[in-house]
Amino acid sequence: MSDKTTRDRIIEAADQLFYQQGYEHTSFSDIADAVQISRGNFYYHFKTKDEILDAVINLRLANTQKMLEHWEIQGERPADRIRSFIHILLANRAKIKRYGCPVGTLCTELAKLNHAAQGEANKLFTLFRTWLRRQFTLLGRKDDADELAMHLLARSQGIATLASAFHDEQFIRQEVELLCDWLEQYTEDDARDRPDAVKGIQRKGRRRPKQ
Amino acid sequence: MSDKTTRDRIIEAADQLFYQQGYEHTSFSDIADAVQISRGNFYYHFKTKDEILDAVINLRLANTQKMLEHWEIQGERPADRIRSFIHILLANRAKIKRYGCPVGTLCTELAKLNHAAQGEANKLFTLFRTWLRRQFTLLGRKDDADELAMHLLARSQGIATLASAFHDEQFIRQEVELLCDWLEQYTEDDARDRPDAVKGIQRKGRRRPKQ
DNA sequence: GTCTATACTGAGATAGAC
DNA sequence: GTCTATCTCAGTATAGAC
Repeated sequence: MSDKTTRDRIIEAADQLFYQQGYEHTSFSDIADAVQISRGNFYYHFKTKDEILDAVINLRLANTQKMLEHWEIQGERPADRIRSFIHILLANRAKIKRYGCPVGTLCTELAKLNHAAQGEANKLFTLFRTWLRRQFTLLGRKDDADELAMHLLARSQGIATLASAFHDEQFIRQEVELLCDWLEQYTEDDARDRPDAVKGIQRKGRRRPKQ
Repeated sequence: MSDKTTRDRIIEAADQLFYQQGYEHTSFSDIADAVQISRGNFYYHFKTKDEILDAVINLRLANTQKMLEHWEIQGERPADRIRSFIHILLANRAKIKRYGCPVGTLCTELAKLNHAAQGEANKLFTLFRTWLRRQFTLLGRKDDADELAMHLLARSQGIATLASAFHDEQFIRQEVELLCDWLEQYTEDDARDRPDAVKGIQRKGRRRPKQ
Protein backbone atom coordinates (compact mmCIF):
# COMPACT_ATOMS: atom_id res chain seq x y z
CA MET A 1 0.00 0.00 0.00
CA SER A 2 1.18 3.44 -0.80
CA ASP A 3 -0.45 5.09 2.21
CA LYS A 4 1.53 2.88 4.51
CA THR A 5 4.54 5.07 4.07
CA THR A 6 2.74 8.23 5.12
CA ARG A 7 1.10 6.50 8.03
CA ASP A 8 4.39 5.09 9.21
CA ARG A 9 6.07 8.44 8.83
CA ILE A 10 3.36 9.97 11.01
CA ILE A 11 3.83 7.32 13.67
CA GLU A 12 7.58 7.72 13.69
CA ALA A 13 7.35 11.50 13.89
CA ALA A 14 4.81 11.24 16.71
CA ASP A 15 7.06 8.76 18.48
CA GLN A 16 9.93 11.23 18.44
CA LEU A 17 7.80 14.22 19.42
CA PHE A 18 5.99 12.41 22.22
CA TYR A 19 9.38 11.49 23.61
CA GLN A 20 10.93 14.92 23.27
CA GLN A 21 7.96 17.16 24.13
CA GLY A 22 5.58 14.86 25.92
CA TYR A 23 2.27 13.51 24.64
CA GLU A 24 -0.02 16.31 25.75
CA HIS A 25 2.30 19.09 24.70
CA THR A 26 2.57 17.70 21.17
CA SER A 27 -0.15 19.05 18.87
CA PHE A 28 -1.47 17.73 15.57
CA SER A 29 0.24 20.66 13.90
CA ASP A 30 3.58 19.66 15.39
CA ILE A 31 3.29 16.19 13.92
CA ALA A 32 1.88 17.41 10.61
CA ASP A 33 4.73 19.91 10.29
CA ALA A 34 7.31 17.24 11.03
CA VAL A 35 5.89 14.93 8.35
CA GLN A 36 5.32 17.82 5.95
CA ILE A 37 1.65 17.14 5.38
CA SER A 38 -1.38 19.29 5.96
CA ARG A 39 -3.44 18.94 9.08
CA GLY A 40 -6.44 17.93 7.02
CA ASN A 41 -4.61 15.05 5.43
CA PHE A 42 -3.63 14.03 8.89
CA TYR A 43 -7.17 13.05 9.77
CA TYR A 44 -7.31 10.64 6.92
CA HIS A 45 -4.83 8.48 8.78
CA PHE A 46 -5.80 9.08 12.38
CA LYS A 47 -9.15 10.22 13.65
CA THR A 48 -8.05 11.19 17.15
CA LYS A 49 -4.91 11.86 19.11
CA ASP A 50 -5.52 8.74 21.15
CA GLU A 51 -5.31 6.66 18.00
CA ILE A 52 -1.87 8.02 17.27
CA LEU A 53 -0.81 7.29 20.82
CA ASP A 54 -1.93 3.69 20.46
CA ALA A 55 0.00 3.36 17.23
CA VAL A 56 3.10 4.86 18.82
CA ILE A 57 2.90 2.50 21.79
CA ASN A 58 2.49 -0.46 19.45
CA LEU A 59 5.52 0.67 17.47
CA ARG A 60 7.54 0.92 20.65
CA LEU A 61 6.35 -2.47 21.82
CA ALA A 62 7.40 -4.04 18.52
CA ASN A 63 10.78 -2.32 18.55
CA THR A 64 11.41 -3.29 22.16
CA GLN A 65 10.47 -6.89 21.42
CA LYS A 66 12.94 -6.95 18.54
CA MET A 67 15.66 -5.47 20.72
CA LEU A 68 15.12 -8.02 23.47
CA GLU A 69 15.19 -10.87 20.97
CA HIS A 70 18.40 -9.50 19.56
CA TRP A 71 20.00 -9.37 23.00
CA GLU A 72 18.81 -12.91 23.62
CA ILE A 73 20.56 -14.17 20.51
CA GLN A 74 23.62 -12.00 20.82
CA GLY A 75 24.33 -12.62 24.50
CA GLU A 76 25.54 -16.11 25.21
CA ARG A 77 25.08 -16.06 28.96
CA PRO A 78 22.13 -14.51 30.82
CA ALA A 79 24.52 -12.14 32.59
CA ASP A 80 25.71 -10.82 29.23
CA ARG A 81 22.11 -10.21 28.22
CA ILE A 82 21.34 -8.34 31.42
CA ARG A 83 24.44 -6.28 30.82
CA SER A 84 23.02 -5.40 27.39
CA PHE A 85 20.02 -4.00 29.20
CA ILE A 86 22.15 -2.01 31.62
CA HIS A 87 24.22 -0.61 28.79
CA ILE A 88 21.35 1.03 26.95
CA LEU A 89 21.68 3.68 29.65
CA LEU A 90 25.15 4.38 28.29
CA ALA A 91 24.24 4.04 24.63
CA ASN A 92 21.34 6.47 24.99
CA ARG A 93 22.92 8.71 27.60
CA ALA A 94 22.72 11.89 25.53
CA LYS A 95 19.01 11.50 24.91
CA ILE A 96 18.33 10.35 28.45
CA LYS A 97 20.10 13.40 29.78
CA ARG A 98 17.88 15.58 27.64
CA TYR A 99 14.52 13.79 27.67
CA GLY A 100 14.69 11.04 30.29
CA CYS A 101 13.65 7.45 29.67
CA PRO A 102 11.09 7.09 26.86
CA VAL A 103 9.19 4.39 28.72
CA GLY A 104 9.25 5.94 32.17
CA THR A 105 8.33 9.45 31.12
CA LEU A 106 5.44 8.27 28.96
CA CYS A 107 3.98 6.06 31.68
CA THR A 108 4.37 8.83 34.23
CA GLU A 109 2.64 11.35 32.00
CA LEU A 110 -0.25 9.04 31.14
CA ALA A 111 -0.68 8.18 34.82
CA LYS A 112 -1.15 11.88 35.67
CA LEU A 113 -3.58 12.37 32.82
CA ASN A 114 -5.32 9.20 33.96
CA HIS A 115 -5.30 8.33 30.28
CA ALA A 116 -7.02 5.26 28.90
CA ALA A 117 -3.79 4.10 27.25
CA GLN A 118 -2.00 3.77 30.60
CA GLY A 119 -2.35 0.02 30.52
CA GLU A 120 -0.94 -0.24 27.02
CA ALA A 121 2.03 1.94 27.88
CA ASN A 122 2.77 -0.10 30.98
CA LYS A 123 3.12 -3.15 28.74
CA LEU A 124 6.45 -1.64 27.73
CA PHE A 125 7.61 -1.98 31.32
CA THR A 126 6.13 -5.45 31.54
CA LEU A 127 8.04 -6.49 28.43
CA PHE A 128 11.33 -5.59 30.10
CA ARG A 129 10.23 -7.01 33.41
CA THR A 130 9.32 -10.40 31.97
CA TRP A 131 12.46 -10.59 29.90
CA LEU A 132 14.72 -9.66 32.82
CA ARG A 133 12.88 -12.08 35.06
CA ARG A 134 13.65 -14.87 32.62
CA GLN A 135 17.31 -13.94 32.53
CA PHE A 136 17.56 -13.96 36.32
CA THR A 137 15.76 -17.28 36.41
CA LEU A 138 18.34 -18.65 34.00
CA LEU A 139 20.96 -17.31 36.40
CA GLY A 140 19.52 -19.67 38.98
CA ARG A 141 17.56 -17.05 40.94
CA LYS A 142 14.13 -18.46 40.28
CA ASP A 143 12.87 -17.59 43.76
CA ASP A 144 13.51 -13.89 43.52
CA ALA A 145 13.87 -13.38 39.77
CA ASP A 146 10.95 -10.98 39.65
CA GLU A 147 12.22 -8.93 42.60
CA LEU A 148 15.60 -8.65 40.92
CA ALA A 149 14.03 -7.67 37.61
CA MET A 150 11.95 -4.96 39.29
CA HIS A 151 14.95 -3.78 41.29
CA LEU A 152 17.01 -3.38 38.14
CA LEU A 153 14.17 -1.62 36.32
CA ALA A 154 13.72 0.78 39.21
CA ARG A 155 17.43 1.55 39.40
CA SER A 156 17.45 2.32 35.67
CA GLN A 157 14.45 4.60 35.99
CA GLY A 158 15.99 6.49 38.87
CA ILE A 159 19.24 6.96 36.99
CA ALA A 160 17.38 8.36 33.98
CA THR A 161 15.30 10.73 36.12
CA LEU A 162 18.25 12.22 37.96
CA ALA A 163 20.52 12.35 34.92
CA SER A 164 17.81 14.34 33.21
CA ALA A 165 17.14 16.68 36.15
CA PHE A 166 20.81 17.42 36.77
CA HIS A 167 21.83 17.21 33.10
CA ASP A 168 24.59 14.89 34.17
CA GLU A 169 25.88 12.18 31.84
CA GLN A 170 28.75 11.32 34.16
CA PHE A 171 26.22 10.25 36.76
CA ILE A 172 24.92 7.67 34.29
CA ARG A 173 28.40 6.19 33.87
CA GLN A 174 28.91 6.13 37.60
CA GLU A 175 25.64 4.33 38.30
CA VAL A 176 26.02 1.92 35.39
CA GLU A 177 29.26 0.79 36.96
CA LEU A 178 27.46 0.24 40.27
CA LEU A 179 24.79 -1.77 38.47
CA CYS A 180 27.41 -3.96 36.84
CA ASP A 181 29.04 -4.52 40.23
CA TRP A 182 25.62 -5.39 41.62
CA LEU A 183 25.00 -7.85 38.80
CA GLU A 184 28.28 -9.64 39.47
CA GLN A 185 27.04 -11.13 42.72
CA TYR A 186 24.40 -13.03 40.77
CA THR A 187 26.80 -14.32 38.15
CA GLU A 188 27.65 -17.67 39.60
CA ASP A 189 30.67 -18.41 37.42
CA ASP A 190 32.20 -15.02 38.02
CA ALA A 191 31.45 -15.35 41.71
CA ARG A 192 33.37 -18.59 41.94
CA ASP A 193 36.41 -17.01 40.28
CA ARG A 194 36.26 -13.77 42.25
CA PRO A 195 34.62 -14.42 45.62
CA ASP A 196 35.27 -10.86 46.84
CA ALA A 197 33.03 -9.49 44.13
CA VAL A 198 30.02 -10.62 46.15
CA LYS A 199 30.92 -8.35 49.03
CA GLY A 200 28.80 -5.39 48.18
CA ILE A 201 27.19 -3.18 45.65
CA GLN A 202 29.54 -0.33 46.35
CA ARG A 203 33.17 -0.84 47.19
CA LYS A 204 34.03 1.20 50.21
CA GLY A 205 36.27 4.19 49.79
CA ARG A 206 36.08 4.03 46.05
CA ARG A 207 36.53 7.30 44.24
CA ARG A 208 36.90 7.85 40.56
CA PRO A 209 38.05 11.24 39.25
CA LYS A 210 35.52 13.22 37.25
CA GLN A 211 36.34 13.07 33.61
CA MET B 1 -3.20 41.07 55.11
CA SER B 2 -6.59 39.77 54.22
CA ASP B 3 -5.67 38.76 50.66
CA LYS B 4 -2.95 36.52 51.96
CA THR B 5 -5.47 33.86 52.76
CA THR B 6 -6.90 33.67 49.27
CA ARG B 7 -3.48 33.77 47.69
CA ASP B 8 -2.26 30.98 49.91
CA ARG B 9 -5.34 28.94 49.20
CA ILE B 10 -4.68 29.32 45.49
CA ILE B 11 -1.08 28.21 45.89
CA GLU B 12 -2.05 25.21 47.97
CA ALA B 13 -4.75 24.15 45.53
CA ALA B 14 -2.36 24.58 42.62
CA ASP B 15 0.23 22.56 44.51
CA GLN B 16 -2.18 19.66 44.86
CA LEU B 17 -3.47 19.86 41.31
CA PHE B 18 -0.02 20.15 39.74
CA TYR B 19 0.93 17.03 41.65
CA GLN B 20 -2.17 15.07 40.80
CA GLN B 21 -2.81 16.18 37.21
CA GLY B 22 0.48 17.64 36.10
CA TYR B 23 1.30 21.30 35.52
CA GLU B 24 0.27 21.60 31.88
CA HIS B 25 -2.92 19.62 32.30
CA THR B 26 -4.11 21.86 35.13
CA SER B 27 -6.07 24.86 33.89
CA PHE B 28 -6.88 28.16 35.56
CA SER B 29 -10.46 26.98 35.82
CA ASP B 30 -9.38 23.85 37.67
CA ILE B 31 -7.60 25.91 40.29
CA ALA B 32 -10.32 28.54 40.47
CA ASP B 33 -12.95 25.83 40.95
CA ALA B 34 -10.92 24.19 43.70
CA VAL B 35 -10.57 27.49 45.57
CA GLN B 36 -14.15 28.47 44.82
CA ILE B 37 -13.33 31.79 43.22
CA SER B 38 -14.02 33.12 39.75
CA ARG B 39 -11.39 33.04 37.04
CA GLY B 40 -11.43 36.84 36.92
CA ASN B 41 -10.58 37.12 40.58
CA PHE B 42 -7.83 34.67 39.94
CA TYR B 43 -5.94 37.12 37.79
CA TYR B 44 -5.92 39.61 40.60
CA HIS B 45 -3.54 37.31 42.45
CA PHE B 46 -1.52 35.80 39.60
CA LYS B 47 -0.99 37.33 36.20
CA THR B 48 0.29 34.20 34.45
CA LYS B 49 0.42 30.48 34.96
CA ASP B 50 4.19 30.66 35.31
CA GLU B 51 3.75 32.92 38.33
CA ILE B 52 1.64 30.29 40.05
CA LEU B 53 4.22 27.66 39.23
CA ASP B 54 6.93 29.78 40.81
CA ALA B 55 4.83 30.25 43.92
CA VAL B 56 4.14 26.53 44.12
CA ILE B 57 7.81 25.66 43.77
CA ASN B 58 8.69 28.18 46.48
CA LEU B 59 6.06 26.68 48.76
CA ARG B 60 7.48 23.23 48.16
CA LEU B 61 11.01 24.46 48.75
CA ALA B 62 9.98 26.00 52.06
CA ASN B 63 8.09 22.90 53.17
CA THR B 64 10.96 20.63 52.19
CA GLN B 65 13.42 22.82 54.07
CA LYS B 66 11.24 22.61 57.15
CA MET B 67 10.97 18.84 56.85
CA LEU B 68 14.73 18.42 56.51
CA GLU B 69 15.34 20.64 59.53
CA HIS B 70 12.85 18.60 61.48
CA TRP B 71 14.61 15.37 60.57
CA GLU B 72 17.89 16.94 61.53
CA ILE B 73 16.62 17.77 65.01
CA GLN B 74 14.61 14.62 65.48
CA GLY B 75 17.25 12.15 64.35
CA GLU B 76 20.16 11.83 66.72
CA ARG B 77 22.54 10.01 64.41
CA PRO B 78 23.01 10.74 60.69
CA ALA B 79 21.89 7.20 59.87
CA ASP B 80 18.58 7.85 61.64
CA ARG B 81 18.11 10.99 59.59
CA ILE B 82 18.82 9.21 56.33
CA ARG B 83 16.33 6.58 57.40
CA SER B 84 13.77 9.36 57.83
CA PHE B 85 14.35 10.21 54.20
CA ILE B 86 13.97 6.63 53.08
CA HIS B 87 10.79 6.25 55.07
CA ILE B 88 8.89 9.02 53.31
CA LEU B 89 8.48 6.45 50.57
CA LEU B 90 6.48 4.37 53.03
CA ALA B 91 4.63 7.26 54.61
CA ASN B 92 3.51 8.57 51.21
CA ARG B 93 3.14 5.21 49.51
CA ALA B 94 -0.55 5.62 48.66
CA LYS B 95 0.03 8.94 46.91
CA ILE B 96 3.22 7.75 45.27
CA LYS B 97 1.42 4.73 43.90
CA ARG B 98 -1.19 7.04 42.40
CA TYR B 99 0.80 10.11 41.33
CA GLY B 100 4.49 9.26 41.63
CA CYS B 101 7.04 11.46 43.39
CA PRO B 102 6.01 15.14 43.49
CA VAL B 103 9.56 16.31 42.89
CA GLY B 104 10.51 13.83 40.21
CA THR B 105 7.34 14.12 38.16
CA LEU B 106 7.41 17.92 38.20
CA CYS B 107 11.06 18.10 37.13
CA THR B 108 10.45 15.52 34.41
CA GLU B 109 7.46 17.41 33.07
CA LEU B 110 9.19 20.77 33.06
CA ALA B 111 12.21 19.24 31.35
CA LYS B 112 10.01 18.04 28.48
CA LEU B 113 8.29 21.39 28.20
CA ASN B 114 11.73 22.98 28.34
CA HIS B 115 10.09 25.33 30.81
CA ALA B 116 11.89 28.34 32.25
CA ALA B 117 11.18 27.17 35.80
CA GLN B 118 13.19 23.96 35.32
CA GLY B 119 16.07 25.37 37.31
CA GLU B 120 13.83 26.37 40.19
CA ALA B 121 12.18 22.98 40.32
CA ASN B 122 15.54 21.23 40.30
CA LYS B 123 16.41 23.14 43.47
CA LEU B 124 14.04 20.73 45.20
CA PHE B 125 16.31 17.88 44.20
CA THR B 126 19.36 19.90 45.17
CA LEU B 127 17.90 20.53 48.60
CA PHE B 128 17.65 16.79 49.25
CA ARG B 129 21.00 16.13 47.62
CA THR B 130 22.85 18.66 49.75
CA TRP B 131 21.14 17.50 52.93
CA LEU B 132 21.86 13.83 52.23
CA ARG B 133 25.43 14.65 51.31
CA ARG B 134 25.91 16.28 54.69
CA GLN B 135 24.49 13.26 56.47
CA PHE B 136 26.82 10.90 54.62
CA THR B 137 29.73 13.20 55.37
CA LEU B 138 28.82 13.00 59.05
CA LEU B 139 28.83 9.24 58.62
CA GLY B 140 32.49 9.55 57.71
CA ARG B 141 32.06 9.14 53.94
CA LYS B 142 33.33 12.54 52.98
CA ASP B 143 35.05 11.27 49.82
CA ASP B 144 31.93 9.83 48.22
CA ALA B 145 29.17 11.56 50.16
CA ASP B 146 27.77 13.17 47.02
CA GLU B 147 27.82 9.91 45.06
CA LEU B 148 25.98 8.21 47.90
CA ALA B 149 23.44 11.02 48.11
CA MET B 150 22.78 10.85 44.37
CA HIS B 151 22.59 7.07 44.49
CA LEU B 152 19.98 7.19 47.20
CA LEU B 153 18.00 9.89 45.40
CA ALA B 154 18.04 7.87 42.20
CA ARG B 155 16.92 4.70 43.98
CA SER B 156 14.00 6.60 45.52
CA GLN B 157 12.99 8.04 42.17
CA GLY B 158 13.06 4.66 40.49
CA ILE B 159 10.97 3.13 43.24
CA ALA B 160 8.35 5.86 42.89
CA THR B 161 8.24 5.53 39.10
CA LEU B 162 7.72 1.77 39.09
CA ALA B 163 5.34 1.75 42.04
CA SER B 164 3.22 4.22 40.12
CA ALA B 165 3.39 2.37 36.79
CA PHE B 166 2.56 -1.00 38.31
CA HIS B 167 0.25 0.40 41.01
CA ASP B 168 2.22 -1.65 43.50
CA GLU B 169 2.60 -0.52 47.10
CA GLN B 170 4.18 -3.77 48.14
CA PHE B 171 7.08 -3.04 45.81
CA ILE B 172 7.74 0.13 47.80
CA ARG B 173 8.00 -1.84 51.05
CA GLN B 174 10.27 -4.36 49.42
CA GLU B 175 12.65 -1.75 48.05
CA VAL B 176 12.63 0.34 51.21
CA GLU B 177 13.91 -2.69 53.05
CA LEU B 178 16.69 -3.08 50.49
CA LEU B 179 17.57 0.58 50.93
CA CYS B 180 17.77 0.17 54.70
CA ASP B 181 20.03 -2.86 54.21
CA TRP B 182 22.15 -0.80 51.86
CA LEU B 183 22.38 2.01 54.40
CA GLU B 184 23.60 -0.34 57.10
CA GLN B 185 26.97 -0.83 55.46
CA TYR B 186 27.67 2.86 55.93
CA THR B 187 26.60 2.95 59.55
CA GLU B 188 29.92 2.55 61.29
CA ASP B 189 28.59 1.74 64.75
CA ASP B 190 26.17 -0.85 63.44
CA ALA B 191 28.85 -2.24 61.20
CA ARG B 192 31.15 -2.85 64.16
CA ASP B 193 28.44 -4.74 65.97
CA ARG B 194 27.30 -6.75 62.98
CA PRO B 195 30.22 -7.16 60.57
CA ASP B 196 28.18 -9.36 58.21
CA ALA B 197 25.87 -6.46 57.50
CA VAL B 198 28.56 -4.97 55.27
CA LYS B 199 28.50 -7.93 52.95
CA GLY B 200 26.11 -6.68 50.39
CA ILE B 201 23.10 -4.70 49.45
CA GLN B 202 21.06 -7.81 48.90
CA ARG B 203 21.49 -10.91 50.96
CA LYS B 204 21.65 -13.92 48.74
CA GLY B 205 18.79 -16.36 48.79
CA ARG B 206 16.67 -14.03 50.81
CA ARG B 207 12.99 -14.41 50.26
CA ARG B 208 10.24 -12.73 52.17
CA PRO B 209 6.66 -13.94 51.84
CA LYS B 210 4.23 -11.49 50.31
CA GLN B 211 2.15 -9.95 52.99
C1' DG C 1 -5.16 9.92 -1.10
C1' DT C 2 -4.29 14.71 -0.42
C1' DC C 3 -5.66 19.28 0.18
C1' DT C 4 -8.45 23.75 1.82
C1' DA C 5 -11.82 25.68 4.51
C1' DT C 6 -14.09 25.86 8.50
C1' DA C 7 -16.53 24.71 12.99
C1' DC C 8 -16.09 23.92 17.81
C1' DT C 9 -13.92 23.92 22.11
C1' DG C 10 -11.34 25.33 26.05
C1' DA C 11 -7.43 27.69 27.67
C1' DG C 12 -4.90 31.97 28.84
C1' DA C 13 -5.56 36.63 29.50
C1' DT C 14 -7.79 41.61 29.87
C1' DA C 15 -11.20 45.36 30.96
C1' DG C 16 -14.05 47.23 33.72
C1' DA C 17 -18.38 47.08 36.85
C1' DC C 18 -19.41 46.41 41.67
C1' DG D 1 -10.90 42.17 46.45
C1' DT D 2 -14.26 39.92 43.72
C1' DC D 3 -17.11 39.47 39.94
C1' DT D 4 -18.97 39.18 34.71
C1' DA D 5 -18.14 39.79 30.09
C1' DT D 6 -15.24 39.41 26.50
C1' DC D 7 -11.08 38.73 23.55
C1' DT D 8 -7.54 35.95 21.34
C1' DC D 9 -5.51 31.96 20.14
C1' DA D 10 -4.33 27.14 19.64
C1' DG D 11 -5.86 22.56 19.45
C1' DT D 12 -9.09 19.00 17.94
C1' DA D 13 -12.03 17.63 14.63
C1' DT D 14 -15.20 17.56 10.29
C1' DA D 15 -16.80 18.36 5.46
C1' DG D 16 -16.05 18.37 1.18
C1' DA D 17 -13.32 19.99 -3.17
C1' DC D 18 -9.78 18.18 -6.12
